Formats: sequence, structure tokens, C-alpha cells
Amino acid sequence: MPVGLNDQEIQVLGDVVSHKRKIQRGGYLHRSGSKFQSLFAIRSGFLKTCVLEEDGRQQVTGFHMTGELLGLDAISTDTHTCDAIALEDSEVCEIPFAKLEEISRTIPSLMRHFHKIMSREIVRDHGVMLLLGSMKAEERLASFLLNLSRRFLMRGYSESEFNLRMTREEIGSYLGLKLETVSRAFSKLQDENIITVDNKHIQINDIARLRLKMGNSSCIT
Amino acid sequence: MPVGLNDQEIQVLGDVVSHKRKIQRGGYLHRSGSKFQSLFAIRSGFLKTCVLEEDGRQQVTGFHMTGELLGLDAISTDTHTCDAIALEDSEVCEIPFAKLEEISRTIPSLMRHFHKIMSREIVRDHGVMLLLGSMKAEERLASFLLNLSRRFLMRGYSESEFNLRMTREEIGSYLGLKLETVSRAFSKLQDENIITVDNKHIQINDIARLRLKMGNSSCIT
DNA sequence: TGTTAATTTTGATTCAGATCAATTAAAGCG
DNA sequence: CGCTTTAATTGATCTGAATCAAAATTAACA
Repeated sequence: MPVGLNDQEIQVLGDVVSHKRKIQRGGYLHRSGSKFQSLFAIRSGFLKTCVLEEDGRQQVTGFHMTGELLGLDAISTDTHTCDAIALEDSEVCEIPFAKLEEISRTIPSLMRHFHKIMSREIVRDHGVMLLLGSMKAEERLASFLLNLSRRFLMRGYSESEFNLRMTREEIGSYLGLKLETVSRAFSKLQDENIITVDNKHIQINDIARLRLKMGNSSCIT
Repeated sequence: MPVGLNDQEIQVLGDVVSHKRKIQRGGYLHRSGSKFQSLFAIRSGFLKTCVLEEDGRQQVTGFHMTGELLGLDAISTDTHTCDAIALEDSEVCEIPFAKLEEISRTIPSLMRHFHKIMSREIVRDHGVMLLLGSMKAEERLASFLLNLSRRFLMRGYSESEFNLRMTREEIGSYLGLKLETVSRAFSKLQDENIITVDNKHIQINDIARLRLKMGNSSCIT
């Protein structure tokens, strides 16, 4: 559901503007404050975006996987507003933004598509705002897992079994919870036989009940 | 800070595509689920956007004033994802989106400007996510007031004295708090002589201390 | 492969904010 | 203008998540 391109669309963009870049686990794709030149389409891997607060702690603003587009926030001021860090070895395709704008002038469908992607990011953020503003810990985690599940499914992976790339602390940061609370929520869902947790390996045993846990189905579509 | 156009920019757009529309207090500019055709530039007034949850309660996703652009979320699916309701008599300028895209193809600076506006909305949402994910009640209210203050200032109004257009409940919904908590936070700030509250009338007595209250200055820029 | 560091789980306690409840104040309206 | 409805304040209590603390597990790496 989050900002995404299908394989074919990535291909089209790739033909036009392609400059691949590898980032290894823990490496930065870009840093907050750095000059914005290009958007990045993720070809493989898994990244997080986060902002550094002055006290040194960081707040995760999103997790991003293959097919998603990073850097949309930087268009506003020509400066990146967050760090993008690889949670596993990743490969991205650099898309010089000026070029993208230029090309989209002559290909209306590309322009339209790009606008839809930006808009989808806004809708996604509103979903997260709803989650943070109105859901309790267990509901947040259920939403989060269902969101990951759907994204893995869309990419041809299992929707019921996957490995988390991020720590409990990073999940907590994203969901507005402390890591202990995240851990407890995992344990609770496991006690109810809704999921099976083995450290980073998650198995969803009863997706319907997980959806019920989330309650408010309008969130994180 | 939120998505905005200056007077001149509104003028430019207005020359190209202008169809004004008045919405009286309590009226809908658009409803969730309705077909998306146009963006709306606010010429005067004050609106809120909100999503209706299935239980009938509504969650406020934003407050919007003169010069701001509404409807960006609807581009994604050609369907509005939220309700936009006037909190006071308002006037908007309708901007048919297809026309905007067409024109922006020939005016690069307009296209660029539009992209910046969408991006700014994403940045704004990230700020709200940060607020909801990591700030406590008093800090949230301080952020909210400072944000309003700055927006009023940008529009030529007093930054230290203004009337709220929304209820405590709507503020709470936006900030992820209950209305009682919002009320208590107002009282607390007043007890500390940082602000003076007279129902909907707010006077900021010590903007520096209000900023300190907010703490983490990276939020809601 | 052993040693250290990081991560995760679980328990006990505390606290901010929700909830429940009642009063006061303001706004709509016949 | 008085009556009704809606909004706001304030208090008392309860609760979910934070915090503090310790143990267990996993990962990193020399």
C-alpha cells in the first residue's frame, strides 16, 4: 500500500534514468540535511527512514522495501529531511529528479503516475497518523504486521511467514511505543495463538483474528 | 509550514483555472469516497479534514487555512479519502486537476511548485507523526499552538493572539488526546502564565517558554 | 569458537492520560 | 430573552504503557 511501483514501472524508469547503487547493511542511502538531487527506487533490500532528535535518539518514520520510492520529502526544500539507512544489503536505482520532471513533461502518463505515488505517500502517512492517534499498543502491532504481510504478498513472498528486518526498538519507534511494550504485544498475540514469534521470524497463524485485533479497519489500508 | 501558496501564486493559478465556491460553516467541501476532480485552494476561511471511523467517531487529520491546498490525498485513487468541513464560512477556488497537470506540462516552474507543495505535505505529515509518536500532552498542545501562531503570522495576523476555530474535542482528535486532557493542558499552560485562555480566544504571553515546552524542536517546523 | 556486546523477554512499579462524573459557561434558537 | 443544547472545566479514579530492573537469548567478531 505504501508508495510503490510495479516491476514494469521500475523498468520504464530504469530505461530512462539508471544509475544503480549498492548500500550494505547499516549504510546510509542519504542523510538528513544533505542536498537533494535524486529520488531512489529500491530494487532490492530493506531500508528505514528516520529523523535524529537533538537528544541523539532517533525516530523511525518508515520502513521501505523493493519497489518503493524514497526521497519524496526532500523535493520540498531540495534537502533531505531524514536519514535513509539500509537494514539489509540493498540496491537502489537513482532517479535524478530534474530529469524525471523533464521527461514527465512529455509523457503524461508518467507524470500522472508520479503524482499518484506522491499522493499515495500522503494517504499512507494519514493512516499512520490515525494509528498513532487512536490505536492502542496491540492494535498498532497488529496493523503493522498486517501491513508488512500485505507488502510481502504483493512482492510474491509469503503473507503468513516472514522475517523482520528491524529490531523491537525500531518497531517501537515507528509505532510510538517502547521496545518492552512491543515485545509484550508480540508475546500477547502469541499467547492467543494468533501469531508464532521466534525472535525475528514471524508466522501469522490466524490472519482473520489479527485483523479483528486491529479493530478499526480504516487504518493503514 | 503546511502546504501553502502565497497570494501571488494563488493569483497565477486563479487566472488559469478559476471557479469559486463558498461553503458555509459546517458545510462539506467534499466527502470521503466522492469522486476526485479538483484540488481546492482556500481563499478565505478555515476548514478541517477528517476521516469517519466505522463506529461513527471522527478523527481529524488536519486544519487548513487561507492559501492552503486541499485534496492532494485524492490524487492517488481518484477518490477523496477524507471529509473536508468548513469550521467557519469559507471560500475556495476549484482547480480541476486534469487541467493543472496539462498546464504544468508547459510551465515547468508551475510543475516544480506543485511538486514542492505535495512534498511539503509529506514533510508536514512526518512532523505530525513525530508529535503523535513521541510527545506528551502538554508538548503536543504547545506544538499545535506554535504551529497555528506561525501560520497566522504568515498571513499577516497576530502571532500572539488569535481565536481558535475548532473545539477542544477536535484539537484532541488531531493531537491524539481526549478533550479533557486538552482542556487540562490549556489550564496548565495558563497557570504557568505562558498563555492566557478565554474559551476560544488564545493569547500567547511568552512564546519562548512555549517553545521550550515543546521540547524537541525538530517537530512541526 | 569463545568472549563481548546487543537484543529480547519478563516482572515489578510508577505515572500520564483515559474514563467517569458533575458543574459551569457559552452558543443556538423559538 | 429565556430555554435548550453544546462546549469547556475540573475533580476522582482507573488503566495502559512507560520506566526500572534483571535474566535470557542472539548476534558480532577477534
